[in-house]
Amino acid sequence: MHTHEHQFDLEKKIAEFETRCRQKGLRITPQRVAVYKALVGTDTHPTAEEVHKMVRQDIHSISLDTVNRTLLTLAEIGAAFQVEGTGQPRRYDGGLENHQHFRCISCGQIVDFHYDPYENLHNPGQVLENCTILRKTVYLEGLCGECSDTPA
Amino acid sequence: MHTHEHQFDLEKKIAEFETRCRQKGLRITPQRVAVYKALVGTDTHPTAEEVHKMVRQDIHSISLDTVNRTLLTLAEIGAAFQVEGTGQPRRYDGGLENHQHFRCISCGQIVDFHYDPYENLHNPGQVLENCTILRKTVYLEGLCGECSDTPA
DNA sequence: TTACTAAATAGTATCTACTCCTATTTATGA
DNA sequence: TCATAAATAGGAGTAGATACTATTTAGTAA
Ligand SMILES: [Mn+2]
Ligand SMILES: [Mn+2]
Ligand SMILES: [Zn+2]
Ligand SMILES: [Zn+2]
Repeated sequence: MHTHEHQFDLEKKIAEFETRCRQKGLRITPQRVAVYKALVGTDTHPTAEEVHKMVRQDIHSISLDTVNRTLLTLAEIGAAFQVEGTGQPRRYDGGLENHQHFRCISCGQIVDFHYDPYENLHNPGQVLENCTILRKTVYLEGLCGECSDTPA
Repeated sequence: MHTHEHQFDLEKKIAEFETRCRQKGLRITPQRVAVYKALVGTDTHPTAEEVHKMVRQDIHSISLDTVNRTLLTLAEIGAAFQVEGTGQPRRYDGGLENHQHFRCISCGQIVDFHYDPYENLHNPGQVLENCTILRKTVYLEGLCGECSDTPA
């Protein structure tokens, strides 16, 4: 894929994001857009502090608190989500296409992957009868390539 | 199951735990045993502070730091584990039989369940070729019975 | 354009859940 | 019984998240 197509994708996503904000009655601020842009532009599952660092290149005065608040807001409106199972600090993901995560227990890196059988898992029956299931997550842990090669 | 059978189970588990400690070269201290006992005796997935509260009934002077350290140790030697996806504070689980977790996003409670298809998921193929997969987790989120009835 | 108002932000203070430090105690093996 | 390394208690320190408040600003309507 060429750069100008990437560019187009990004602009499309931002346009959709702004529409979503309007629908939810949220104002479109430069800070909000910049945080969103930083998050969708990476696949590293950054922390709030990492996002802060990125966004500061554009908006020099943005505060860490705003980044934290904004990331929570993105998760609330479904424009992003927190990555499961990483403890502190929280890591965020702006990739909304269906995928799963592998986390290296040695270096902590999170690898995206997609494995079809992990989508559309059946709901368990009786056991959780009264519960409304909103999300099913599969995640894997282990040693990444580099860390397998370099046993501690 | 009757009380004396429960009792027997617990004593058996503690004996196994002590054996495991010896194998790992860990000393068997009253604090360690008490923390383990408290954890295996509940299905509430308690926090360190909750465990601390429980254990204090037996060992009045035990410190929160010791509880935290001990819970980490239990996880390290495989006598317990941290519950995935709950953020802070961490929640611990002493139930080692295969099971999965449902977490209510409203009240935060964690419900144990077991659904056979969630065991023995296949490993994804090429995508994670270089990685050593040590653990596969399925976890569900949604609204528990009580919280479904009481929409905010 | 201008003016208004509620929402959002920056900067800082506070809080929570650990994690580290050190003197003291204790489990274990000789 | 004794020696010694491991573990603990209690408190200090830390990271990350959250709350607070004065100021700024996006959105709307005159
Ligand atoms: Mn991802
Ligand atoms: Mn459990
Ligand atoms: Zn690694
Ligand atoms: Zn609930």
